[in-house]
Amino acid sequence: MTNTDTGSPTDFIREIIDKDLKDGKTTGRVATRFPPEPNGYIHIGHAKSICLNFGIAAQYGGTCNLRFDDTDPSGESLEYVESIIDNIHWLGFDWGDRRFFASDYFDQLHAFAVQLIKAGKAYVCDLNADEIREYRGTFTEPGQDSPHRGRTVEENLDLFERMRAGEFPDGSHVLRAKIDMASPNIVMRDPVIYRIKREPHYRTGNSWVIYPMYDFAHCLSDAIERITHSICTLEFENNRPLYDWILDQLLEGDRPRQIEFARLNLSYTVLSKRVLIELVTKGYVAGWDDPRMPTVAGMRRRGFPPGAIREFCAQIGVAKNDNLIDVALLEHCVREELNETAPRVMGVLRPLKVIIDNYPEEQVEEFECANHPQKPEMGTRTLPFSRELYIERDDFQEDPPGKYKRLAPGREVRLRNAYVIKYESMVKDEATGEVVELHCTYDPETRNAPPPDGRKIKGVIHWLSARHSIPAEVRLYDRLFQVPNPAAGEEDFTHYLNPASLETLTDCRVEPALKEAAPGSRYQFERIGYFCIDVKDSTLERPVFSRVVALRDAWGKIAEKGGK
RNA sequence: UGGGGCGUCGUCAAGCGGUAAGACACAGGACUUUGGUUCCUGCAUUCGGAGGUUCGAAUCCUCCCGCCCCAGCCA
Repeated sequence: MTNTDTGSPTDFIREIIDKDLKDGKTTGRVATRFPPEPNGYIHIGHAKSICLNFGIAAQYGGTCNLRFDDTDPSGESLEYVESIIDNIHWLGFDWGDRRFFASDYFDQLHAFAVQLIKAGKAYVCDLNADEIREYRGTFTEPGQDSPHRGRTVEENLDLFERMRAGEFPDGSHVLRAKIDMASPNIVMRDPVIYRIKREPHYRTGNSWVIYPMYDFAHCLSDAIERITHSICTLEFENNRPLYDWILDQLLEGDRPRQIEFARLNLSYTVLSKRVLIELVTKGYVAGWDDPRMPTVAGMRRRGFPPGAIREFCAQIGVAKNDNLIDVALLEHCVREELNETAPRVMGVLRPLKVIIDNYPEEQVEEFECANHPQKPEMGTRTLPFSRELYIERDDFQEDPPGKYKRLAPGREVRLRNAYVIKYESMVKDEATGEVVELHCTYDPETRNAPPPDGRKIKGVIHWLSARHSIPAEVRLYDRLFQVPNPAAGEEDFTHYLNPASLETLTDCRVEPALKEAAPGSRYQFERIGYFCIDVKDSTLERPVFSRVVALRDAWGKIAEKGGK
């Protein structure tokens, strides 16, 4: 079902919002936020959340803030902040001037903590981390009250102030919410809300030695920004009672409501931040924007159009079921957009020289080729044709299997946009037995026309004039992991790394016009796939292409079945 | 194990008491100067299981089974 006003899908989250609006719960506003922690690059899983949060805001004429949840200085940095901003913009979303940092709220958050202490709802605890764990109990046994739970408000105020002033070493004291050590929900067993951490913060430097915990900072940041609907992933469901509890103690009136949805899982893809960081820092990939990475930066460099990612996020829907989306759907969305927008060009990955014996030595003809077979408005270009050509190596088979339509001994094939040629002979390398050159003849009457005698030519292959084509490098990117959604936690993820995730071809040839093409441009190499000119490594002399995604290939399936 | 969630086609996902949408994938076929695109066709007599309520149940009730999350001074 779709909402015809906006074209946006409806889902259980929108049902909740509709009901809130109807009940007058949010003063008629809808305000969401996307709250990344700047400790890594965002990936396709974040894209789902981004599309959801910004999409809902847009659909309801509301707002979506970008807020950096930077309450733990370790691992956070400005580089990550900048990359996140850049990548969300690239995805096509904008937050106007509503870019916030939880670290900008440190003063307010501190004041809220003091308020909580004054209300007798928080206390300073001297237990160390191990002791706190022991006192917390287990799933089946209730926890024990901390010996410091009964401190007076004055005592707590004093101690908390001294925590802030840096009188105590890291780990020696924490501020805890006084809730219920016997709660069946472990999150509610007097959760830590402030800890001492002497680590410079990338924004606040050394001005703080105490930092609020997520549970304390997040709900209050939402409230400060007057968020109406705080959408997060399922693992925070247990934290919702705490989210509400904190706001209940400190605020009156309208409050943000937390709604949880299932995070994205993608087959053959690891979205664990821990693993992604490791891939980068240990050099398994070239960086966060390595085209094999599931990061937005990686997909961008690979050549995925932002619209395809948005479309993917729309297609997968939003629900609470654990899911494992087939990457084929992502690839489908990429192909769908690129099929519409990518100009067709000739590109030969593994060149095989073909000599047209009956074509005059010095002659050059120009063929006008459509840039898109179904879209004349995309125009045409001219392509030079001469006696010596390159074709794709596997467009010729010495001993072709059944159903093979392309060139083989005794056969004819059409050169796309040009002539029909006929096999005459082959030249082999004496040492290796490899075919190194083909001799063919062309039929002059077939220039952009069917053979006058009515014979049917089934095979159509692409080609390049040897002397006019330019060299190029092509990188065939494949899946980084070879097992569907490997459990990234326990085992070493390197067990799942696909050694063939990158194949670099250095002897490729492409059309001369591609020399002037802009980095980032995407093309379809006919019969092969979609390719993008690499933004980083291309030079004027030698463009580098990354394969965005292969074309659907029926021949692959036929061949697999034995071809008959 | 206590608590919190979730179970509808291979994968997602609609459905909200009136007789199982759609997408991807897959399988056929048509067309094709890309084995691409496009176009047709097929693909859950059944909704984790068993009972019950009802004229009627994926939708309501009961019990059972399975999967995920929580015992960081991470988010």
